[in-house]
Amino acid sequence: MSQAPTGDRPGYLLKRAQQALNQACTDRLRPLELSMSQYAVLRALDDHPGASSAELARITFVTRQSLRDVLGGLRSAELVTVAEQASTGRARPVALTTSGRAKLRAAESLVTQVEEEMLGDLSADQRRYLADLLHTCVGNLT
Amino acid sequence: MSQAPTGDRPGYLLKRAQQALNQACTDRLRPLELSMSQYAVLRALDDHPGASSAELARITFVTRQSLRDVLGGLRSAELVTVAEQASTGRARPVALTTSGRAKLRAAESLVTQVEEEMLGDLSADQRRYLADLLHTCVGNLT
DNA sequence: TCCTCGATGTCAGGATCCTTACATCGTCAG
DNA sequence: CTGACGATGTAAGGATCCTGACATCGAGGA
Repeated sequence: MSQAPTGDRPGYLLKRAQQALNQACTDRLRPLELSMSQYAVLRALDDHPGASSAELARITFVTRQSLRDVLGGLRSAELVTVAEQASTGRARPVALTTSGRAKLRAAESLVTQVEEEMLGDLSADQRRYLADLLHTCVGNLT
Repeated sequence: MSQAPTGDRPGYLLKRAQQALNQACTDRLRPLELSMSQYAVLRALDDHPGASSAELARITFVTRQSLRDVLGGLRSAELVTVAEQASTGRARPVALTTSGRAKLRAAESLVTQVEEEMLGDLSADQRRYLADLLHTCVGNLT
């Protein structure tokens, strides 16, 4: 039973595609002084206003500790604020600032462009199919 | 022009799928005390025997500096050796040790299992199509 | 010959992610 | 009421990745 060539294995292709997309997005976001990690948190925050640090961590699929690292940079850059008082328990709501929202809009535009480049001339059916396949893969692993 | 829901955007799905696969593999490799980064280097080395550090970096799509970090761990674990003398220029060939090859075989088996889980009951046609789509995406970004 | 240039190795520093560990707060069973 | 438990925040340390910078080596042109 021979192994498929490394370059054809699903894990390799998946990693490669994600890496290429991430690299392209990182390059485009560099002028904004925004990393992909930071962008992910801003977007999660826009989708879930007032979420706590732990909630944002779950949403972005990282640990609370990792999220804390990124949140530090976002706070320094004045893109988000963290409430002093906990709303319930120890959870303190995080909020986008005005400049955070502006930065997110600018970043969204660039990232969407890159995604469009990646999909290229794929038809709507092909795009949907790709999304379905990826969704199935995620489902099979969780 | 409204934006697609975050969870349906291609970048999100791609990142999510890669993250899920990586997480699953990381968990399976933990008993072997091998990280996915280390596994990637071992496999690259198996595909390209005697490659230099810089070559391995290109193959695995990371910088020389990143590869150096990983190589340190592999050397400590006696899974690879680096020639003392440069073969040509400053390039020193890296080689798998016997235990490195054994570790790689064990890891390959586990990773292949996870990949199979991920693909689940996808047909051969669907798998090929997924691979083609991902390959197209990579091509569109490079 | 000499010198520039590309490739390689290396170091320093920073960003992001993880594991492990601990303290605090609310809730809920006993 | 009280103590266990889950969720949250925080801290320390390590692994992996990056950028920027520098030294060295081989090759090829002035």
